[in-house]
Amino acid sequence: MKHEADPEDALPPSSPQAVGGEAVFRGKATINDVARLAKVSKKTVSRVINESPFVKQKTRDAIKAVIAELGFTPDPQARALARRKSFLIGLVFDNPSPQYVVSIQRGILDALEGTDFQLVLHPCDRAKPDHVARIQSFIQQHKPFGLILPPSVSEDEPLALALNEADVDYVRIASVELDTPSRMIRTLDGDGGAAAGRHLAELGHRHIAHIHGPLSFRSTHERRGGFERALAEASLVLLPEMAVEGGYTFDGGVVAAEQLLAQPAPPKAIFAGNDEMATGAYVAVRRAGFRIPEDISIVGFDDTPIAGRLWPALTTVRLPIREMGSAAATLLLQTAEGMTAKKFITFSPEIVVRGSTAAPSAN
Amino acid sequence: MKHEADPEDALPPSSPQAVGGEAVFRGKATINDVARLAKVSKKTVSRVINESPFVKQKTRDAIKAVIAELGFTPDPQARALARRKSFLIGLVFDNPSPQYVVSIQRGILDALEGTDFQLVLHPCDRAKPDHVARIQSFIQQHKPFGLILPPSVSEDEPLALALNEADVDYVRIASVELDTPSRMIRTLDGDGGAAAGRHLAELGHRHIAHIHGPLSFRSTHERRGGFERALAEASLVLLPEMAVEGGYTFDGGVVAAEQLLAQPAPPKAIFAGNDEMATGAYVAVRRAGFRIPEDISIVGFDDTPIAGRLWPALTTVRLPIREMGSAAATLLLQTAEGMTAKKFITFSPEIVVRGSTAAPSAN
DNA sequence: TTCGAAAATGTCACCGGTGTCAATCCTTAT
DNA sequence: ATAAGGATTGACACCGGTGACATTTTCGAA
Repeated sequence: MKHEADPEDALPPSSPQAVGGEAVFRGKATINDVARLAKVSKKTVSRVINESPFVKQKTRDAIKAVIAELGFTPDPQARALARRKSFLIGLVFDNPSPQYVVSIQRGILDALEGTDFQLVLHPCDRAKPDHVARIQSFIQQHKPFGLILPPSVSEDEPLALALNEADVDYVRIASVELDTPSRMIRTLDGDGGAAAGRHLAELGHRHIAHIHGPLSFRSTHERRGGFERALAEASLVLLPEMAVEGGYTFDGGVVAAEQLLAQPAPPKAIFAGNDEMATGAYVAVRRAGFRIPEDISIVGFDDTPIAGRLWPALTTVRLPIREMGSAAATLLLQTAEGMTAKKFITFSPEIVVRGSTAAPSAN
Repeated sequence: MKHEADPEDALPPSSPQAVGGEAVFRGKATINDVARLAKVSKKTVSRVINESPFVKQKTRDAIKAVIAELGFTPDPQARALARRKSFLIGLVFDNPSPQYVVSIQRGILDALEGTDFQLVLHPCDRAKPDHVARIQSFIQQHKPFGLILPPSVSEDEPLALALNEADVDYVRIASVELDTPSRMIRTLDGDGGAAAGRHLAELGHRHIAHIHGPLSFRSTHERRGGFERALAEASLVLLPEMAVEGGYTFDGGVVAAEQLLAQPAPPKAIFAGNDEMATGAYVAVRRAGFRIPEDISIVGFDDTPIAGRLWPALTTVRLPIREMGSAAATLLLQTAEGMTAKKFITFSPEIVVRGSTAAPSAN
C-alpha cells in the first residue's frame, strides 16, 4: 500500500462487483485500472509491461506494485491486435513418429512454461500441393510469433523461402546446413551414424547391412554417410545389396529386413536409420527364426522410448529430442527479449549400448 | 464483379501497394474494406461473417461476393478481443502414453481442419497442488473457446467444478459417468475388459492374472470390473494375489509382471490394463524365460501403435482414440454453430486378436 | 392508401492494448 | 543562474472487430 485511497480516483477494477474486499477473481483488471491506481497514463503502464528501459525506476516500482496488487495480466488478444503479432508459437510437423512428435512438444512446452506464449499444432502434409499456401494462410490469419519446424518439414526449401517472405520468425531443426539461411537447431547425424558403425565394427562385425530412410530426407544421407565413413575406417564397406530403404516406418523396416535376410549371405548386423525401422527389423528377424543379438545385432537411431521397451532393449543412437525442442523454442523467444540470438545450436548424438548388439557368433 | 468501380468509394484494401491488378498478397483486407466496396456498414458485414439470419439474401450474396473478391478473412485476434472469447481449443492432458496423446491430437486436428479454431497444448500435472489454478489462469488470460479433457484429467472433479465456475465450454473423454455434469465422450471400458476376459476364458485359460492401472483412475476400475464379470460368467475368479498394480506405465508393467511370475503358481495369461503395461509384461515374461504366447498369453488395452509393433503382435482391446478426439472437438464446436449439442457420444471398444494369446499349453 | 410490426441495416462506443509524436522534467555544461 | 539536450511521460488515434440500441425498410392487413 504505497498510496492513500482516493475515493474518486482509486476505484477497484471497472467491474462494479465490489465483493467483500480482497476478492481474488474480481473481473480481470485492465491496463486502465492499473494506470488509474498508479496515477500514470496507460502508455507508461504499457512500457512497464514491456520492459521498456525508458521508465524511471521509481515509477516502475510503483506501477509494478499496483500490478501485483491487482493481479493484473495483460490481455494477449488485445496485445496481439495492436501489435499485429500473436502470442502463438506454431509447431509445423509431419514427422510420422509419435514418440518424436511428443518429445519435441514437451521440449517446447518446457521452454514456454511461464511465458505468455502458447503452443499451437499445425500438421503439414508435404504431399499436398498446397501445403505451403496453407501455412501462409495460417500465418496471415493468426500472425504467430514464430514457427518451429522439425524434420522433415525443416528440409522443405520452398516452404522456407515462403517463410522468409512472410512476416514470421522461425527455427528449424535439421541434420544439415540448409540452403535458406535461418536460425536452426542442428544435429550431427553423421557423427551418430559413425558411432553406430564404429560400435558394430568394434564388436567384430563384418557382414553389416543398413536400412535407411527415404532419399528425400537429408538425414537419410547424413546417417548413412557417417556410417559408411566409420566402416571405412575399419576397412569395411557397405555392399550395395546390403543397403535397403525402409521409409522411416515400421512396416518399411519389416520389408527391408526381410529383403536383407533373403539374400544368399545375410548380414550379421543391421543398422537401421531410426528406431521405428529397427523395431520392424526385430519382427522380420524373429519371423525368420533368428535370435537377437546372438544371430543378428541391430542398432537403431533416435532413442525414442520404444527402444527401451523392446526385448532385448535396442542399442541405438540417442538424440536429445526434448532438449532440442526446448532449445528451438528458446531460440525463438530470444528475439522477443531483444537479445542477440545465436544462429545455431548444435546437438551431438551419442550411442546408447543396450541388449540388441553383441559380437557376431563364431558360426 | 457485381458493381461498377466507383473511383472515390471503391478503393482497394487500405494498403496503397496497388500492384498490378490481381495481387494475391496485398496487405490483408479488413472488414472496413469489404463494407466500403459492398456499400453497407461494417456491422452488416459482421453479420454475414457470423451467419446471422437477419440479413436479406440479396445483401448477403453481394457481401459474400466482395469477401471472395478481396479474399477477406476476419482477424481472429480482433474478434477475440471484441467477443471476449478466443478461437483456441485447449487440450489439457496428463496422459503418460505418447501414442494416446498423439492420437487424440490428430483426431482433434481432423475436426478442426477448415475451421478458424486452433489447437493449443496445455499439459497438466495433477500432482502439483496448483494445477487447477494454472488452468484457471490460462482460461482467464487466453479465453479459450473450449477445452478438451482426456483421461485422467477428465476424472478430476475439483477441476471440473472450477471449470463450471469459469467461463468455458469443455468436453471430457472418460470411461464412466462423472459426477459433474458436462458433455462428454464416453467409452465403455467395462465392455472392453469383459471382452478381454471372455477371450482368455474361451481359449481355455484358468490361471489368469491382471495388471491394473492406478486406483485413482476410474478406468482402472471399469476395466477390471468388466474383466472380472466376464471371468465370472465362465465360472472363473480373479484371485486377489493375481491382481497387481502397474501404474499404467511401462516400468510399472515390468515390476507387476515380475511379481506375478514370482508366485508359487504363476499365471498362464495376463490381462494388462493398457498396452504400455502389456509391453512391460513382455519384457518381464521373457526375462523370466517364458515364451509368448506358448507359455503365457498377454492381452493389452488401447491398441496403440506399439501393439502392432511387438513380436508377437499384441492382442489388445481397441479404443478408437483418434475418432474420439475428433468427436470431442466436434461436440465442442457444435455450440458454436448454435446446434443443439448432444450431451454424450459413446464409443465401444472391441478386442483385436493378434499373436500374443493362445490356448494354454498342456503342461 | 395507410399504418404498424417485423425485418433489415446502421450508429457509435468500446474490447484492451500499442505506435507516434508532442510535452514536460531533469541534468549538465556555460 | 540558464539554456541545451536527453530522459520521462502523456495524448490520442487506431488495431479490426462486436454489442446494444436506434433507425429505416418492407410488406401484409385494415
